[in-house]
Amino acid sequence: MANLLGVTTEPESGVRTRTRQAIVSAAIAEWARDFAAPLNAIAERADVSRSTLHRYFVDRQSLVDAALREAQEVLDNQSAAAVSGCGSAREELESLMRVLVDFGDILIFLFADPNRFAGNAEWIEAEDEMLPEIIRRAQAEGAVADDVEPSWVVGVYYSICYVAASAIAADELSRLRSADVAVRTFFHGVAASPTTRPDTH
Amino acid sequence: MANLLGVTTEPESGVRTRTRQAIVSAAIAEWARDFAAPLNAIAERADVSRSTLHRYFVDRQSLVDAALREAQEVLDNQSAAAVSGCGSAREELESLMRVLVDFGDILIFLFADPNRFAGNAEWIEAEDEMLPEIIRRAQAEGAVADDVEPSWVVGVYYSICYVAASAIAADELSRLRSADVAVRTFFHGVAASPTTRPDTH
DNA sequence: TCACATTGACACATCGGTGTCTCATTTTCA
DNA sequence: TGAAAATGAGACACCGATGTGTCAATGTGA
Repeated sequence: MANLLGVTTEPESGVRTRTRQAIVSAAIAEWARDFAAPLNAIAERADVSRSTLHRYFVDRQSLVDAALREAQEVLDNQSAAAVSGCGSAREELESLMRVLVDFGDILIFLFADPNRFAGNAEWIEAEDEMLPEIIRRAQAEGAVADDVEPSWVVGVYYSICYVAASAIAADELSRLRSADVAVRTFFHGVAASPTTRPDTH
Repeated sequence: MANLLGVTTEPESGVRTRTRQAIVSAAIAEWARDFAAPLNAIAERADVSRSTLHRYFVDRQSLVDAALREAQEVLDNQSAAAVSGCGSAREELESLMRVLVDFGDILIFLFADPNRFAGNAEWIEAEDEMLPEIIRRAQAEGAVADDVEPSWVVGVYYSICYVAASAIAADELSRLRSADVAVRTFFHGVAASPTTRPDTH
């Protein structure tokens, strides 16, 4: 792990990297269900002993930080990819929502409890920066009502993603159907359409 | 507390009743914020010692049960009152939503975590019975789209109430504004209205 | 094959929350 | 005012989760 100069390197593969990744993934999945889950449960899910877990993460907090960083990175990358190549803010909102619904575990882990990561240095408001910006553009485009507070729109946006992810996790709706109905509900609510809406382009 | 026959009575007022009520209310409020909050925090919020709390509730579970029962009872009563006297399912949904938003603490306590009370004997699906029934009628009326799964509508309904209650708790929106925008969003989403909607009766 | 890295299985101390108990003090009410 | 009820303060044992350490077994790569 350290060369002759004592500089630690970061190999992309290798035993340690794989083990570490397994633990972080297990933490996200387990804590998405129940943030109070003990390290025991995470070690079990990652198929390692609690000893090994403690070798990689000295204490619970450092694993929380790592999981938070990982979850944000995955979501950031996926979000950026989803948004790129869209022709309008309306399209960006839809594309982004489909990604968020698809990564439900991470979404739930990150946003289930608003003050779960309050005061955590790792916490980045990257998405909370990007989303309001898209929404403002969508309002300028006329795709989103401009007489509604952006903070409200953000809340509803995440909330609907959350419900959709939960519906998938509970096997109530398929992934595709869940994403479709989520997008529809976000823009048009649950009211019956007075006419066939042709604006789904 | 017990008459000559040894039959325990349930006084509407009295020291014990007041103390008990204070503890249960504190539990709902505290656990709405964080369900892992220790009994310590509840006792403090209720302005009693932990000794007293344990005199009223032998263990944590019995306090959880009492809080759950109380929360459901309040919400049931308020919901029934809200729904009565409505002319249509559409009105019932709106009236009920305004109540739920207004009792945000209780709503959050009850529905923040889907499996918080899983397996609890006290848990009643009273609301989960009433709401789908109203929604089915709303679909029959044409006020809610009938090509959307009722389970999805229920999820979105609670979710939007939850966001509205959170917005109030975070001082982002006023109680009135929050309820208004919640109702609007539930039925029509966040898209700009193509025409002025006259269907708010 | 051999040296080293990695791991699992324990043992152990620690810590915070829980539940029980006692006793002195305060409050309530007849 | 006086007895009973209610409370607060604290001591105590208990338990599960956490964090540290050791040691033997297994895996890995030169």
